[in-house]
Amino acid sequence: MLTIGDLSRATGVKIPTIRYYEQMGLMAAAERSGGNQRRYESHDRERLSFIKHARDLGFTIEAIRELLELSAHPDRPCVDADEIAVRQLQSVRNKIAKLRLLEKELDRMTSRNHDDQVKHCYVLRSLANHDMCVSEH
Amino acid sequence: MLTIGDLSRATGVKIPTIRYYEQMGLMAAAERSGGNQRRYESHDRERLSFIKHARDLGFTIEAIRELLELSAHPDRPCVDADEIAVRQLQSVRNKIAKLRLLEKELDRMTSRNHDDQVKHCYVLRSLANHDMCVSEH
DNA sequence: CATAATAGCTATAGATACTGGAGGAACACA
DNA sequence: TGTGTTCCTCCAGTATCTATAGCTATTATG
Ligand SMILES: [Zn+2]
Ligand SMILES: [Zn+2]
Ligand SMILES: [Zn+2]
Ligand SMILES: [Zn+2]
Repeated sequence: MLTIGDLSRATGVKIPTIRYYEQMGLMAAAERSGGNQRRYESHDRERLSFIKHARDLGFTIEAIRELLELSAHPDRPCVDADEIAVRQLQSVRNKIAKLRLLEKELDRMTSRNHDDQVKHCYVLRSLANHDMCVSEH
Repeated sequence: MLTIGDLSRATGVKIPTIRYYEQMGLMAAAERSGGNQRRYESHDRERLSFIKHARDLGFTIEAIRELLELSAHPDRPCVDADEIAVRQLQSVRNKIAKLRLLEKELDRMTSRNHDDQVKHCYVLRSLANHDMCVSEH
């Protein structure tokens, strides 16, 4: 039997976050002690570790809900789970592509000499004028 | 004189967002028509374009507030503005680095044959077990 | 001028995924 | 029994919008 604090230390998920996951239905409502405190078992720890790992990889709560639901049916085909992961990979690649464009512009803006006054500042002039940018973003 | 709709079309910023920026103090409270509708001038359009451009580049509202404040003093040195931009560049590079790690793991997870059942699914097994990952994240 | 269509107003709530605090109760240990 | 740590619920706040409801103003047409 684990307290919520034990579970938190075991998984690295903060206590309010565990309660939040319960509220969101990702974790089942825990059993309670006589004094109304949550008590967990090892399968709860495994489930929460799964959730944390997926969150660390950027899956949304909704995606995780689906992945957990799928995990409950070991004999079904896993195409749905694979598709969710592929979508997540695409979303990550999209974000990287967008951030690369931003990096390029910010690098350009900041790579000039800046021993200057506000009225001549290349950073501020670039922000005021998107035409100075080399890409869409 | 521009209505809020004109300003929205001219800058690509949605109407509720313009009102939100006013509430946040990024845009000055607009003058009003007899019937209490907001009326803008071209300097408002320039200011809002600046805000939009900076938001598109990922600057926070707080950073933009500082940049706008700096812009109001043309004769001061611009080191503060440059520093804000450099910090933003670093933040973007940080995000890219983290996303690359996620991309690597997600690519590994999804690059197997998946003609399979849930109980053998490499995606689900990987999510259940961080030891299968090749990096921290 | 009357009416209709379009556009604007405020106030409030929702999305996303948590995080923190107040005020009080329970638990573990000596 | 006392003490210190942990836990409880409820509520508010973070960041940046976005959307709805219910109402009013402006503009265009006949
Ligand atoms: Zn500068
Ligand atoms: Zn630009
Ligand atoms: Zn699979
Ligand atoms: Zn991992």
